[in-house]
Amino acid sequence: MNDLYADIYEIVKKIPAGRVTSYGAIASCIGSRGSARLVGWAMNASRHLPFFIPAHRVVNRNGMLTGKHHFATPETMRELLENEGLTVINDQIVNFSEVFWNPLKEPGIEKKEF
DNA sequence: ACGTTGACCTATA
DNA sequence: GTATAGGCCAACG
Repeated sequence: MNDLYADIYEIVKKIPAGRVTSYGAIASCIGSRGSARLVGWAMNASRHLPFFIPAHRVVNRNGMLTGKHHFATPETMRELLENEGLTVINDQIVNFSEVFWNPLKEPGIEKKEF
């Protein structure tokens, strides 16, 4: 595992329950602004990791569950999000702006660049 | 090694 | 406001 993936996992693991973030925010945290796709690949690889990664709390900028199809079952992501108090309708998070968790705004996050 | 794809984002029209 | 184009890095065939 590279440090890049480690940073991604560190940030994702720090996401509080009932909150969601976007790939771009994480990508910005690690310094690669346009490398949001790397976060997606990291999430896909997170399944193979021994520890649990709340990848269901990571959605795209639109708040749409684009990666639900990559979970064990497409319903897994929605179930997990609803279990944390979030509302998901038609693969879309309701009140996304309110439940959005910005890692750049949170202290204790290793910010590479701005 | 080259071309394509992918859980995306930003910019311009 | 939506639609289209370009870019980014890594993995797969």
